[in-house]
Amino acid sequence: MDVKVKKGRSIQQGEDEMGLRKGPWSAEEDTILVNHVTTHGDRRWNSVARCTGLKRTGKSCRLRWLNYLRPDVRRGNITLQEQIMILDLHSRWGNRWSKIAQHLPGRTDNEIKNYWRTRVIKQAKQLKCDVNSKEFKDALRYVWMPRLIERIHPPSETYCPTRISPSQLGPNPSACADGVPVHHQHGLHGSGSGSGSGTEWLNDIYLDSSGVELQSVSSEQLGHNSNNNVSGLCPGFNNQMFEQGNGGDGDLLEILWNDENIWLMRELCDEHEIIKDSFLA
DNA sequence: AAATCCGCCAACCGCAAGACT
DNA sequence: TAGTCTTGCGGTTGGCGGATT
Repeated sequence: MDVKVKKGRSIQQGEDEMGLRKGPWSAEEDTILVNHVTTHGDRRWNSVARCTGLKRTGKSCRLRWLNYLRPDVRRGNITLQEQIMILDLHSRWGNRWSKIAQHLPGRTDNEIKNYWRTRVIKQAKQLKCDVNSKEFKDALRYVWMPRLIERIHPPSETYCPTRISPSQLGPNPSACADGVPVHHQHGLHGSGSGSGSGTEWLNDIYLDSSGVELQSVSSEQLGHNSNNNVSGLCPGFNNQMFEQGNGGDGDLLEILWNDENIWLMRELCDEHEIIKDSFLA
């Protein structure tokens, strides 16, 4: 049996004034507990503690069994799919860890809680916003989850400009057939000196599998004003700016979304020049 | 090589609700 | 019905160990 005994609250290992042990479980204790639960079942934890002679509380026995010894406990890194599940379920239920854990076979509420605290709250700090704020929830929904989805499904199968409404794209959006994956790349169209000139626009170019351009969306169409910043948004789009601590190409991150659940992730440098645009399915 | 920092995660705690007597 | 016990949940702590300085 793979038993870790090095980690944990070893400073408290020993017995308290009641003769109860605290801190990490030893291999011997684990064996005793497993043997007992296997033959008598995982109920009446105080009686488990008494009958086994373990100098542990019933609570401690229960926790050790549920979080570590249970045969169906799944160990190892949280997968991308599991991360998406956690983010999605947390957006619905909040800190209902045990409820969330029920939808992730083999994962414990403790593990999910730890994941949330170490990864998600850290991310909120990097974005300089409260983990319960609307801004951060939007960032999770419109940035993080799509990024995870992207990592599972390559962009060529993910980006689909047919999800952009006709009113946002201008004429002939139907050039992309429903459900047909298209490739997405970025490029500069037009002319001018770039930053600040207001004459050069960064376009999103959609290509079908043969490389034929299907639809271009200029930054102007998406609401950029002549200073090439983001203050002039197109109607129907909300936006939210974030400062990126790290992890991205740009210093600023802008998320745009509309009521049709169409979103755009945009990375900008300090001068608000666009470094990268991504439509997210 | 030593010191410090920091992420990870096992395990503890307090509280609330349900079960039992 | 009231008191006690048990279970389950969410929040928090703090040591380990790898990374960085």
